[in-house]
Amino acid sequence: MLNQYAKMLKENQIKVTPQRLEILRYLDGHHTHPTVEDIYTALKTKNPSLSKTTVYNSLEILNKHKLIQTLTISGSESRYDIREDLHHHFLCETCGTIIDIDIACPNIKKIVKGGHQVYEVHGYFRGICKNCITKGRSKSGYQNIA
Amino acid sequence: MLNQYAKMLKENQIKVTPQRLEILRYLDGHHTHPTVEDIYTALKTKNPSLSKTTVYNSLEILNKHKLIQTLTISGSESRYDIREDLHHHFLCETCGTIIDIDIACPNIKKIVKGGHQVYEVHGYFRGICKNCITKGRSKSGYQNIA
DNA sequence: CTGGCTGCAAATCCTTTGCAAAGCC
DNA sequence: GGCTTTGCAAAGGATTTGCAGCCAG
Repeated sequence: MLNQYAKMLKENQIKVTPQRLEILRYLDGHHTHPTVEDIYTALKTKNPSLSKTTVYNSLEILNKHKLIQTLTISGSESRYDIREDLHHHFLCETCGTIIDIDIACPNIKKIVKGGHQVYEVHGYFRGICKNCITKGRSKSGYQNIA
Repeated sequence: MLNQYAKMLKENQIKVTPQRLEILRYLDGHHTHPTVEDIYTALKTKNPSLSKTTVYNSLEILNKHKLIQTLTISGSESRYDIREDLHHHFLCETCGTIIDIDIACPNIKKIVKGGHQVYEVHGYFRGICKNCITKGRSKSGYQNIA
């Protein structure tokens, strides 16, 4: 019997390889929007011969088939997220954490004017997360100077 | 009398320099989501001694003061947008153009659950723009294989 | 004078590419 | 066998850093 990850791959006509399975498993187990480095380092332990190129390749093909989502929210590194159900992202400007936001955006696609065909809607929010508010941390950067 | 760009800078306690003024003026005159390269090349003509470092520095400080918005929508280069009124962005997957989308998102901030404090809402849409639909161009990538 | 700004060059960091070896149908 | 994937090394490209000179207050 196929495990769920192999099934995901087969359904998308992506060849099943141990590396791809491990990456999917990792993303499914770590909803922390990891970077390539995070994934690479973590899986390198189990499989020392793993190459970063393979991580890039795998993420690219998974992304193209929309099994995962690529985030370029903050900083220079891309971050990745398995696509269970579509959701949005909140970046805390204080602690840098990216938090999943579940909001139904009914009919938002129809609201986009101009006759464009919308395939994907991604809401991107910035602010201060609950945790940092509680701890009384303030926002970094220049925003408070004014 | 101060020109509008000098005024914007002063109001944010950013020192007024010719380079910063030119960058603001450029962004205000070119709502095409230019890259650093675009800005640098354009302004280099007028001011041959301009350095790309200065463009980076200026954009960073303008961004921190929220006078401009940094977009990381597509590809590896950042793109920049002056903040007149807040709007959203649509990336055409066929021609790569980034199109401004004006949508009022009433109460969206309140919809974000979990007690986070939301400062910014940025909608990010992907699809095929009207122009490409008309011309019958199709989307690139693997998305159509499945 | 003093601190910040500029601009050149070098360094750094993320990502992509080239290619040979290995694996699978 | 032929085609895809892997993984190493090198290349590429965007951004950052170090630092000397410059400018404004």
